[in-house]
Amino acid sequence: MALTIVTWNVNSVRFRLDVLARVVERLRPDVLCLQETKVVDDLFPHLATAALGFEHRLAHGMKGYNGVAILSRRPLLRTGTRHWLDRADCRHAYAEIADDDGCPVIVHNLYVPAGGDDPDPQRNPKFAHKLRFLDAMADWSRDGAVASGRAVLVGDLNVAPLPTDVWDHQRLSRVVTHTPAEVSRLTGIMAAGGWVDAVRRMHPEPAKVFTWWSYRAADWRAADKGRRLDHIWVSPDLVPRVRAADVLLDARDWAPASDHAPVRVVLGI
DNA sequence: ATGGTGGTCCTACCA
Repeated sequence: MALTIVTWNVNSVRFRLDVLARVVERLRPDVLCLQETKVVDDLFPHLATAALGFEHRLAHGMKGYNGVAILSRRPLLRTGTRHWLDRADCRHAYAEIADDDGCPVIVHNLYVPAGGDDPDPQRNPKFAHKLRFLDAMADWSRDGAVASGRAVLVGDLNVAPLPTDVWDHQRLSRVVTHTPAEVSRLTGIMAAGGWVDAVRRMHPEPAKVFTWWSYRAADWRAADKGRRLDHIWVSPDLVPRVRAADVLLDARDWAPASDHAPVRVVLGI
């Protein structure tokens, strides 16, 4: 069977329901992981997303900020959420997705803190918190159970690790999302768990791959000052199962547009 | 060196 997994920073799920429907129509995800849903669980649009075919849903949100959700056509066998660094932020939900053979795939959906503008952890507590968050993710990932078996980690990780993940490696190396402190931590998380970057597996360097373009550009496509902040990683067992990966660039134009484009991976399991 | 846009919810805060 094929399992299609999509991750998208939706930037308010209630505000963008029509665009969400178009994304689903184009990408046909079995599992759709959202970040920045910006809604408490009681007000999550369960009816609207069920009508798109997602009978099984896990929402983990808060008022106005953050929030993640996992929407699935297949049953969610075991689900969970977790808070990081003793904060009430809603940045992590996970679920086991049922397959046809009794070998579920566990999907972790994460939203890493953006970290503010100043890349100095002494001056900027948001950046210090982001670095601590990434350190905590490495500790978590080092636990061998995390990336064992069939595991997928997706989300807005707010780090563009490779030189060709940004429009200008030199200039962005002093800009939050591409600083050496963040890049070394992200690669540390991957190494700690054995995670493999499924998108780069299919589109290796030096191809440029971006998933985010600022709202502030007059013409995002012409300027193309993008960054790859949204990721899909797989455990070693799933590496030979990665069939395809792509970014739905068109969605960056679908009004009202999110500043992030959806990312998709197709697994043959 | 600066300001540029967008979502949430009422005044700034966050991205």
